[in-house]
Amino acid sequence: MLEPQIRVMLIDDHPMVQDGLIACFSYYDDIEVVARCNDGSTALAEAQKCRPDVILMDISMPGMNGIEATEIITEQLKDTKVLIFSMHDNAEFVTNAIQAGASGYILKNTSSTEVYQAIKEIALGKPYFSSALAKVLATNPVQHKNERLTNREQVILSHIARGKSSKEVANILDISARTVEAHRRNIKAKLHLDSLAELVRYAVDHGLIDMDLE
Amino acid sequence: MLEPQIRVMLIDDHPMVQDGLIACFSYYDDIEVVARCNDGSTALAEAQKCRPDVILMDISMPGMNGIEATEIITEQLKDTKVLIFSMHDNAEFVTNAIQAGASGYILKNTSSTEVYQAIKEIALGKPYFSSALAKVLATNPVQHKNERLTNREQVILSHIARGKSSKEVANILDISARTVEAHRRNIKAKLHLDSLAELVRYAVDHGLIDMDLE
DNA sequence: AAGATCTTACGTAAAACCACCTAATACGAA
DNA sequence: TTCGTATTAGGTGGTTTTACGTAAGATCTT
Repeated sequence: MLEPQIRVMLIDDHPMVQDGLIACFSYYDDIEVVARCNDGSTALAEAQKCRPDVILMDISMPGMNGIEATEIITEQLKDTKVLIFSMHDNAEFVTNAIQAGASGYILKNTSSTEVYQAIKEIALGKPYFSSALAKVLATNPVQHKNERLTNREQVILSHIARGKSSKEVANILDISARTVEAHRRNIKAKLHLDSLAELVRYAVDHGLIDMDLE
Repeated sequence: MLEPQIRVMLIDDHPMVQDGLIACFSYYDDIEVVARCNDGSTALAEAQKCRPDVILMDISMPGMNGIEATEIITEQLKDTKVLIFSMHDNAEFVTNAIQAGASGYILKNTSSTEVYQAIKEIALGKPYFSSALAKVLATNPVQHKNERLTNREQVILSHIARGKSSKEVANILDISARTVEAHRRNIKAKLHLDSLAELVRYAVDHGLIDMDLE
């Protein structure tokens, strides 16, 4: 039969995952893998060349991550849809992906058939999200705009997550320790986190730490 | 040709990775995949039944992790070799894997052909380690024995990194809060870390917090 | 059997953090 | 201009962590 093929591009830093996807797609006539990439930055150039219909995009990759790459690609290539293919089921990751312009989000521990289904839906211009995400998004409601951290709060949090005490942060930033404590409180309130440990994990998960060397 | 087949078992919680491995192995006559598992605990029973020659084992999985599973399997099945297949290139992970009885350690971002090579070597009773690991192991010297955490310390640390206070951990484990504090001090001394934040980051980096559900 | 390590636990006092509260200044948006 | 938010800062008081100690029983190693 002569179905129009969906031209798919894979961006994932694990060759084995790519191989798995390709093996999965080989069963279907209507999907053609036109490009493979291992990181976000080379993916940009490659996507410009290939103009795929759908990009299967990993998030955590060396160099430019999948969210950033999605942001740029969806801006530049209006006809290319991005389907995030990640192992992270954070509500933040999903909302970030949506804001970056992704058309869908599936988890890596879903079955091959669901990946195929998702690509078909995405290619038709519909959104697609793993059913497993529904629960996460339901219990962990989408973060409101006013719940995002300000620049100052991010700076404070990055120091805290690096192990600095409130007093130390105060010295570094040349402000009062009480101010740092106030920021700390606001950050925890905004993020609905109780403990320092959760703050640190938030900082790690959201890239507030691995900035430079350290 | 009639080469003796290597009976391989896959343990990985990402179906797509498994599919990729199977697709990869389909090119080779001398490898047969006899079992697939998604987590450590069911893998134990399955390995008992199948008695595979080589087990390709992921580390981070829901429930029992790959290191623990390796420890038990290599103890029970003397003829079964375990090849760790992980995305973590920490020196600690590698040394832990070796101590748990693993015969090799390859990274998930290595090529299909290298996975095949590794399995062949392992099946012959030789060790195999990703060349990419050599650099890590060289620059990041192996941690001394007295600097590694005991089981109990790992449990304590995982709770702490999840945001529990010493008192809460004490209640959970049904021990005195003073004991938890003592462990906490010992952990920090062993790892040369000063702050709670650094403890949390250590826990995150070393997979003591199973990201999965929570 | 002897020694090392692990796990358990307590005392005390300083330091840090937390949870309430209030509030001034600045700056951009409605 | 008024309103909201960001950033700054202080008071008070309670909880938690930390840094010193010490030490007994269990378990593993040699």
